[in-house]
Amino acid sequence: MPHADPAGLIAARGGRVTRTRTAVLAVLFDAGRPISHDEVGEALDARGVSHDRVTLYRTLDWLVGHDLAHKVAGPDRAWRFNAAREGGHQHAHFQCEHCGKVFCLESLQPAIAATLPSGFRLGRAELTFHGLCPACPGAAASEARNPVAP
Amino acid sequence: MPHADPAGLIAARGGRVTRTRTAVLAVLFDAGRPISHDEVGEALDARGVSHDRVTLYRTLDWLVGHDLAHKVAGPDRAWRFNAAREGGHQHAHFQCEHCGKVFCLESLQPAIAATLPSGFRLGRAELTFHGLCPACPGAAASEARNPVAP
DNA sequence: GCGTTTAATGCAACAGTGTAGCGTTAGCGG
DNA sequence: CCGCTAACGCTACACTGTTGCATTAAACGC
Ligand SMILES: [Mn+2]
Ligand SMILES: [Mn+2]
Ligand SMILES: [Zn+2]
Ligand SMILES: [Zn+2]
Repeated sequence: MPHADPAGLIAARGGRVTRTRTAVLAVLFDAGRPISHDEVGEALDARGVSHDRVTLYRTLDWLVGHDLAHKVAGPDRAWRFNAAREGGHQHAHFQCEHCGKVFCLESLQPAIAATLPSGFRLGRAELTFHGLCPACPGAAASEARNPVAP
Repeated sequence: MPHADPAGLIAARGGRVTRTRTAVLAVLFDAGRPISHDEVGEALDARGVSHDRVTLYRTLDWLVGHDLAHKVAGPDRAWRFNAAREGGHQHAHFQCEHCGKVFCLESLQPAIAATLPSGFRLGRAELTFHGLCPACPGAAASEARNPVAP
């Protein structure tokens, strides 16, 4: 989504259009995949934008709270943030065991058939694949398809 | 699994049978669900066993590394540890959004049909349900069944 | 443009989780 | 019982994220 308008989106949610906020959202749009707080900071450096740690955390939280971004857990217990797409956040994710990158599998439409034990009330399901991403080397090349046991 | 023999299992893996190690494994067996490092520490207190933080971390790692326990991510980016059952660790998990407890859904046999995009090599799939556990109160009572969109 | 309001920022201090080094203790094999 | 060394316990540290509070600056009405 290269031509999104960060400032406009932020203003539309009633937030103040600040340099950090627009820059962070622009970074998320450009990243194309969920990136960590730290990666956002580096991208801000490259754009010559200040990046106080706390402000950055708060900015990312604000974006998530206003549906402009979503966050997904990474393999190293650090959140990854991604610019929100239309239609919520209904897709699986992939975590690379080698480089730690996280990818949204938006094209993937997995079918999960399951019935929870009695008493458990379902909010949402989260499906995460672990393995090696296209950019990483590695021996086991199981590009296997269904079915997959969790 | 109330009658497992921690000491025997530890010895069988070639590890030294220490007080901490056997106590930790016994705690995991008794817990019945994946518990955090901190919860293990509390349980050790109740049994009058020392629980140096670092030793506890290393003990848990050792148990995981020798297939006597497995760890699963919690909602608060702290690992939860569970005594390992036979047949690896092929099941989904449930995270309660209210109390933070994690449950293994061993009885659940979800079928996931999916084909990863080209270049991604699959290691394993991880299916996690989020919602409210039987012990927690809450409004939304969707004990819904399949299909579920992640 | 110029004040006023207050959302957002920047800084310091802190909490929680997990790791690295290293000297000491104790499990186990002889 | 002895000796070897795995495991322990302690200190110090890294990383992720939060809280409090004084300061700055975005928005708005004039
Ligand atoms: Mn996503
Ligand atoms: Mn499990
Ligand atoms: Zn990779
Ligand atoms: Zn609960």
